[in-house]
Amino acid sequence: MAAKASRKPLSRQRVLAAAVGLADAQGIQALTMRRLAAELDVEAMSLYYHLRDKEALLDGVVETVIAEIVAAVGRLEANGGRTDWRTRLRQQFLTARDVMLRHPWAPVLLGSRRTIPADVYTYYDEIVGTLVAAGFSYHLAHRALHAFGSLPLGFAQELFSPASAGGSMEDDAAEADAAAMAETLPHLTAMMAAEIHDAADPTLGWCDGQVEFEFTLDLLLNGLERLHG
Amino acid sequence: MAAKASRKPLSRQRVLAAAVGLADAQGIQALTMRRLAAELDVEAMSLYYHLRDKEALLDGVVETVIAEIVAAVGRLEANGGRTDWRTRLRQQFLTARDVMLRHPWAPVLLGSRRTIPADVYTYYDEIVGTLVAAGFSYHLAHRALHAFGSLPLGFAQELFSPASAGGSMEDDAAEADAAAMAETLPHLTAMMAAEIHDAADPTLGWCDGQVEFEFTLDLLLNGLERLHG
DNA sequence: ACCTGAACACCGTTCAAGT
DNA sequence: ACCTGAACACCGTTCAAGT
Repeated sequence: MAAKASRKPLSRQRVLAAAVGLADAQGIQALTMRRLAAELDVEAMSLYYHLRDKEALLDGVVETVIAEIVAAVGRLEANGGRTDWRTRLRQQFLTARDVMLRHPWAPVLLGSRRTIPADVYTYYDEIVGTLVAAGFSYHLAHRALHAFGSLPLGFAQELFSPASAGGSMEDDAAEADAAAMAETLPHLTAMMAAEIHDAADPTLGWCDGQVEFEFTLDLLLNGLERLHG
Repeated sequence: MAAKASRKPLSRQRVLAAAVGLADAQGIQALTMRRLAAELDVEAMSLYYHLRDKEALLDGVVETVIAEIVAAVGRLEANGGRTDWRTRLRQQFLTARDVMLRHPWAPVLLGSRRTIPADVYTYYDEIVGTLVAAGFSYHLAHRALHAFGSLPLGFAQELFSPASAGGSMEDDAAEADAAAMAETLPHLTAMMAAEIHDAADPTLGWCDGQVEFEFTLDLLLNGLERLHG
C-alpha cells in the first residue's frame, strides 16, 4: 500500500507513524495489530516488543497526532509578532484545524481515550497564559477553556458527517424525496432553499466546514471579549 | 446481571433496550453480539433474526437513545407556555443533557456513526422553527445550528474526561506531583489554585460539568442574540 | 416465525523459542 | 536486542437445519 522501507529495524516511532498512515488511508477500523504488522513487513507479534498492547498503540497514535498539531501551532509562534489574544488564538485554532483535517478519525479516537497526552496540557496551559496576559481572570479563563472544548485542537463539534470534512445533512436526508422532506422538515427545507438561493454557486453554498468553524469560533471569542470587557 | 424476563420472544425493541442497558452497565466495549445474546438468554445467532448485523445494532442503539432525548424534550413542550427563544432552547438542551448523562458512551458512539437517526432531523427542524419564529434569518439560523453542534442533544464538547460526567483534568495530571506540575504548567496550576481558593467547598469548586455546560450554552445563546439583535 | 450448532475468518494476546 | 510460530480466547457472521 505504501512503499516499504524494508529492513530498517522497527521502533515505537516508526510503528506509530505507520499506524497513523494506515488510519489515514483506510480508516481507523482498519488499524488492527495484524494489518499494521503486515504494512510494516513483519509479524503481528513483533509489535508487542515496541508497544505493550493495542491500547498503548492507540494512545501512541493520539499522541502522534497531537504532537503534529502542537508543532504546527508552535511554528506559528515563531513568526507571529505581538497580536491581541483574539487573533492569536484564532490563528492557533485554525492552524490546528488544518492539521486535523488530514486525520478525520482523530476526534472520535481522542474522545474515546481515557488518558490525555501531556502535550495537550502544555498547549492548554499556553492558552490560559494568553488569556491571563490579556487581562482575563483565572475564573473566566477556566470557563473559556471549557467553552472552547476541543476547538483549540481544530475539532469542530459538528453533529453531521463527523467522519468526513465536506459533506453534510443533505446527503443523508436526500434519500427521502424533496416533497416528503418539505412536509416533515419544513423549516430545514426552507432554510436549505434560502441558503442555496443566496449562494453564488448553488452546489457549494450549503455547509462549508471552514466557514462554519470560523463562525463558531468567533462567536465564542467575541462572547468572551464581552465578558472580560 | 439484570433480571431476565425469560421466555417472552425477542423483538428488535427488546434487543435494543437490552443493548442500551448493557452499555450503561458495562461500557460500550462490553456490547458484543455474544454477550448481548447471553444477557437475553439466547444464542448469539438469534440476534441476527432481529438485526441485520452489528452495524444495525449500533444504529439501533443510537436511535434508541436519541428517541429517549427527543421524548424528554417533547414532554417539556407539553407544559412549557410561551417563552422567548433563548429560555426555550436553554430548557430543551438542559433536558437533553439530563438524559444524556445516563448514557455517557453515547456521544462518542453517535460521533462514529455514518447515518443520523431521522428523529435528529425532526428535532433540529423544530430548533430552526423556534429561531425563525423569533425573527432569525434562515442564514443565521443555519449558522446557529452548526455553532450548537451536539449541544441540543445534551453533549458537552468537553475535551477532558469525555467518558465520565464528573471528573476532570486534575485526575490525569495528579500523577505528576504538584511541584513538577507548577513548573511545566504554570498557568493551569495558578488557575486551579485561584479557583479552589474562591470556591466555598474546595473539593467541589473545580470543574462542575453542569455549570460549565450552562456557561457555554449561554455564551452561544447570548452571542446569537446579539447578532440577530 | 423464531431460534440454534457447527464452522469460518479475523482479532488481540501469551509464551516459549529462535537469531 | 529484536523478531517469530504455535496456540488460545473471543469476536462477527454464514449457512443449513431444527421447532
